[in-house]
Amino acid sequence: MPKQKQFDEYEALDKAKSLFNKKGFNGASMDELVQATGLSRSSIYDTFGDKYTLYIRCLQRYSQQSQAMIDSQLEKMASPRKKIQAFFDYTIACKLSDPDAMGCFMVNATTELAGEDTNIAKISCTNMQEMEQRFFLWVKEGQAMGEVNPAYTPRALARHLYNSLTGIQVTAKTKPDKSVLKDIVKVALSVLD
Amino acid sequence: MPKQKQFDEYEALDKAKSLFNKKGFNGASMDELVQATGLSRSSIYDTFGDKYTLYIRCLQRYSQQSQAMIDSQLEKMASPRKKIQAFFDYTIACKLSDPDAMGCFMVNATTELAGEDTNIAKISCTNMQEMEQRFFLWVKEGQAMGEVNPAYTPRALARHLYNSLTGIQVTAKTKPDKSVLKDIVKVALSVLD
DNA sequence: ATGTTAAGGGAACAAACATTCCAAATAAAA
DNA sequence: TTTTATTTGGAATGTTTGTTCCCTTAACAT
Repeated sequence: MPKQKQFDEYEALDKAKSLFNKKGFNGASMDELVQATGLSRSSIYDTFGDKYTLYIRCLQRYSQQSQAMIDSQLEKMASPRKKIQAFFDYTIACKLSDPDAMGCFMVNATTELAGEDTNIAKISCTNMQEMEQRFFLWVKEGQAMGEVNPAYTPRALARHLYNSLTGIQVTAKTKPDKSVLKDIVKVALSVLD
Repeated sequence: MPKQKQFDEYEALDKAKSLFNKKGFNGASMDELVQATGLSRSSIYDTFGDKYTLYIRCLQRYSQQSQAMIDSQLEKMASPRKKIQAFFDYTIACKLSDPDAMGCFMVNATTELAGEDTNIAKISCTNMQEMEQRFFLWVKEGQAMGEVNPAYTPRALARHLYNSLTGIQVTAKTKPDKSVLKDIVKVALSVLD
């Protein structure tokens, strides 16, 4: 029987993801990916096909991980309004504690490639819809409970929240400053009250 | 006396800027830049130094042009509140009419390079401060005139507006949909009322 | 006209790139 | 232990990359 794989595919994927996140698709070379993952060239090509396929898999993994992280972080929060608040607070805490300022991989992928690559555009769009749906449900619940302002539709509010979140991913890279990000969250979420 | 330049430096800069905007710094090759500008390699290197310097000059030009465009588009607007509204309306109109979905060059540059390159990070930060300052003045004026809600400081509102604008640049690339962008602007600017 | 100076086109370069290939190493089954 | 299947490391490949160099061409001052 064959020799077993000597490495964990998902561990390698996470390391590649980190490099792609930091340098972008075009900015990261296979040499660097070999170094970052600790694998050999042949192992990478055998396991993931080519650079592009590896990138796609990293991006999909990032999307899944992010959403899983959200759920695990917020499941104990009872109130939808508090969930939204906690989510934004958690996001800016992450951005401020990240010394590499890699930014959001999904945002980076979108700005770098979505205009030229249909697959990336599709992943980006799906990710947006999933995030918007989360916000939509929280807002709808919150409005039903009377803790969220009913002046706007859940859809419109969800879109605004998603957009503010996306903005924060870029703004945090431009100026990773606590008071700036806190101001943004405070005002952006004030539409809920 | 020497032969005169046979091309307009700023015209070439605009063409290079467009390519960099579409493909990014790492995604655009010198071959493509030669083709896009219509110049020869030697003319590009003679005039702009190297690829990196050319990119920086494109980015600075983009920043200047954007701000000049804002001023010229909005100078006739009397009310600060209407200026802000018109500015966002103008922005989403631009995004929707752009078939290439190139996105905002400053945002693209920031997400691609600001984490690794100090010069780009500095330009991005300066651009943010300039934009924030515009919003700040409009909000302050608007509050003084009683047409903008005084519940939040001009600084906090300006930061939120800048952040929403940045978000729109990315969201428009993910989903260039009129109703989505209109929802975002409607809710994001509602904090002014 | 003519001399001077720089622009322009394109060939040439070395380095970096993604990818392929092969021989050696290795773990499990026989 | 031997066989078998597969991973693995590194050399090799052909392309693309950014950059330089040279020679021709052309404009201006004299």
